[in-house]
Amino acid sequence: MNRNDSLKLENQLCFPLYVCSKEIIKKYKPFLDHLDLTYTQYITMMILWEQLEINVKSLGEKLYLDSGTLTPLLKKLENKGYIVRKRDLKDERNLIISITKKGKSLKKIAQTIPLKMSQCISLEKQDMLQLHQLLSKILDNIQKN
Amino acid sequence: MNRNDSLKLENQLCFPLYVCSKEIIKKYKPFLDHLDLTYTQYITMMILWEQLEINVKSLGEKLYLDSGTLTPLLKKLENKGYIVRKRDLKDERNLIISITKKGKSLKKIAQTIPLKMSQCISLEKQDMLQLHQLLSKILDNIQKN
DNA sequence: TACAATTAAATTGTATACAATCTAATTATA
DNA sequence: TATAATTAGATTGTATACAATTTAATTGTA
Repeated sequence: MNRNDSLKLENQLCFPLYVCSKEIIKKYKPFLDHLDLTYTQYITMMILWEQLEINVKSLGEKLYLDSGTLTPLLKKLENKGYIVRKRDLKDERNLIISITKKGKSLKKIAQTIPLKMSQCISLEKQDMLQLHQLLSKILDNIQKN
Repeated sequence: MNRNDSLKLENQLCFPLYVCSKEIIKKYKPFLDHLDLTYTQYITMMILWEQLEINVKSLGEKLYLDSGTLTPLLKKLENKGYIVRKRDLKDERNLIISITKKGKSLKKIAQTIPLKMSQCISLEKQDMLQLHQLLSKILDNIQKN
């Protein structure tokens, strides 16, 4: 690459990542609207569909989000009746998030979403695998450097 | 993939994209702080370092952002003295953004950023190329489907 | 040429994100 | 054991994002 091209948008790595991420999240919207979930709320529910209960710290580690983002988001999910927030009696610093029956009931509809999204993205299986590998390589590297 | 695993976070494509994008943008911060720019302001300036002048609509098409995001962002860049906003006299609906001398002067420092970032991401040239290809393939596909 | 349709930005409202700080609970240690 | 240090969430402040609506300018057309 010509030295003078280093600042051109098309030569950046982050920009296409940023755009793809945003544009894919927009495509989720019509599906998630049926569940009354935003994308961030959806990935939160994905954790809870797996393990039913988790504290805010562990949730934040899994989602790469901090309490500044999660606190208001979890309050919204509680208002919708999808989760319950309660303090850990063993250590009152911890807030335990647990999924409700109503929250669990969303899972069945949610299970139809990944297929629809993968049709929308329509990448070959081989490309999918490659992309996953590249992204986890990047995530490893930036956490080291 | 087992049908029951379709909702597991690690099996999603969007989630690692979303996380990588966010985590890389965080890594930009210490470099961009020297320029008093956020990441979104930085990619806006990248356009202007190339072409000096552009209206909001074209800018939005290049950045995949709408006026709801750009209007306040551009006002901030104007307050910093990096750009000027003025109406197009030929068609008053258009707002023309032009870079100032102060805005241009940032480019020299900015040119040191891509190298530092690529060291931080530290991906082989071959992997970089592959990732670029995969991401533009995805972007093409989601804009069709 | 009036007026309907279109277009470009701006505005409004909602929902993230995240840095920095604060608060309360727990743990470590002098 | 009193207190310093640490930890987990909550809060505050700033900056995106984006859907939906509004406003003002321009264009198309009956």
